[in-house]
Amino acid sequence: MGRGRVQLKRIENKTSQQVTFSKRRTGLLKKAHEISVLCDAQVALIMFSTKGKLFEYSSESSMEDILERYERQAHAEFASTNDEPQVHFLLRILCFNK
DNA sequence: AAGCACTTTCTTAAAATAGTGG
DNA sequence: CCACTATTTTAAGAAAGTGCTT
Repeated sequence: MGRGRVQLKRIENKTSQQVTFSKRRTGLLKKAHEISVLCDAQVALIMFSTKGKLFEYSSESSMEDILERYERQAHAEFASTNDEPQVHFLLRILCFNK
């Protein structure tokens, strides 16, 4: 966007990667909020920068409410199959560390 | 002062989306 | 539903700004 075609691949230049992360993160958080307001969607967004900094958005007052809901629902939905999604696994680690 | 790790600002083209009509 | 388009929004690129550390 903005100046020529851009393809989806890792940005090798460290500086422009950082700039892109900063700008896209802002847009992503804004979109998460917008869809939660417009469509009554319950939204949780978690991201980590390369340096390990946490960024999060939660449509509810507390992130834990949504994570709990995820825990219950995802567990129920994948109860039949034994392959637990990786995202689910990572969330368990997150909750444990809090 | 200088280096670093981000963030912001500006211009503007790409991408998303709200309407519209098959 | 899908396709087209008109309008709005996002973000690439370049440059400048902010704040923190040494």
